[in-house]
Amino acid sequence: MYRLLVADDHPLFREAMVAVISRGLSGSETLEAASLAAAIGVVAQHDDLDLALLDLGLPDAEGLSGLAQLRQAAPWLPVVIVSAEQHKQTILEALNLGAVGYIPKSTPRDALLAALQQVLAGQVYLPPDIMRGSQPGSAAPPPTPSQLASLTGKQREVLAHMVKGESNKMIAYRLDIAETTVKTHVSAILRKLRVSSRVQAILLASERDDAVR
Amino acid sequence: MYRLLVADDHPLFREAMVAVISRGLSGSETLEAASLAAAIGVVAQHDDLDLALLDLGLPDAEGLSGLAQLRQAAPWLPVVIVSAEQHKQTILEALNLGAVGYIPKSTPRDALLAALQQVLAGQVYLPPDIMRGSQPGSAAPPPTPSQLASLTGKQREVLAHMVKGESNKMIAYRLDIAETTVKTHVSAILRKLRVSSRVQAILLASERDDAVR
DNA sequence: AATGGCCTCCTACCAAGGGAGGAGGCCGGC
DNA sequence: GCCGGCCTCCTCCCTTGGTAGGAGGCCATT
Repeated sequence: MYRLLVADDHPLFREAMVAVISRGLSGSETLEAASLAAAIGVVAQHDDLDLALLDLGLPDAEGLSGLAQLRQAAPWLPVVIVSAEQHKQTILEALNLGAVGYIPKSTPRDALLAALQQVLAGQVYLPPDIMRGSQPGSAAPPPTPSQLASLTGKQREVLAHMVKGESNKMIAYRLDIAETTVKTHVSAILRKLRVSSRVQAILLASERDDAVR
Repeated sequence: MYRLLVADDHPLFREAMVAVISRGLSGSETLEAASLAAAIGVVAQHDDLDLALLDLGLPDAEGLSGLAQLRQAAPWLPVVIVSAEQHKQTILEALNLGAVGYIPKSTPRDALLAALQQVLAGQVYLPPDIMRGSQPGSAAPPPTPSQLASLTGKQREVLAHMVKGESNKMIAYRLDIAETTVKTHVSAILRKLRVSSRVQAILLASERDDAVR
């Protein structure tokens, strides 16, 4: 009926998930991947998948960057995040990155099944608690507190120029360093901020540019 | 010797300019145009022109859009901007649009002549003060009041996704159109917003995203 | 003295962004 | 009807962005 991909590094959890699916969505086929790289490999060869279940915390994908990479590799593939984490901010960012749902690992089996059916039907599934809380923007727990703090001095400096809309070449000129060096810094920034493009880094940074100024 | 086009809506100024040219560049021929439309008509029929002097503030051309149109109509034709304005930002944008020089109307006759000879020789002429001022980025005037309003529906839609940090590919997926179409829209957006990169467009739009939401 | 972090720079390579130009379909105003 | 704006899509081409990996210099801690 459906073709699903389960990407999780815990074999046990994968098994459980597959069991739930095979029992609840009879006739469905499941593929498995123990790493992000494997998952990307799978989706590259199977363009007929209906849904991917992606665990946050894969060894080769730090958090949401895995989602970004997977979505990049296969924009046509709906992805549901399956995670132990439940921070509101993480969930919102996942949606922002194109996830069609977010399923906490603590979800009971029947609710999990319902959630899967919901996203397979084209809906978005979110844990009930996140939907009832206050507005996404308001009174949110310090969303991205520490990632900016982990940047080194030069990296912060480069980021400040990025936020002004400057190209790598311009930044190099302004800071009087080589463009390749700027690229090095930019790559480091993207990695630390766990995003996959300059634009996302800029948006993240300018949301709370307090840290940059 | 040279064939020049003087596009300015003030007859008096045109005359003065023509006088300077005929005296300083003996043997040169000058054509005149009192509007952008006329200028475009002239260049369409004279493909042997060496240079166009374009006034900003022509009645049928709002500022730099006149330059854009003229350059579009005749990309082979070098254009020097002649303007009363001297805002640094305007000058930079003019160069960005392909102008080969920028001559303030306040320029004394001999300097003006020197400037013309300079651009006819293939050089770029800029008012001396601009070259020495502080960084281009600083103290920029709030340039964009209503450009967002000039965007079409789909363009606004695409921009809204850009602002969320999505790539062209993702936007194409979301809007269910081809990536090339997205690129077309993005190009149009950049042109209308008078910026030269996606990041700048995003920053501009999200400054006052009131227009996008 | 050695280690490790940071900054610098490089090559090489691949993906994404953006411009130019052309083309067809749709729709609304003249 | 025709024309112009908008949306769609394409090809070709170049620039920019980003990753990978290696390398040398500086400096503080150990």
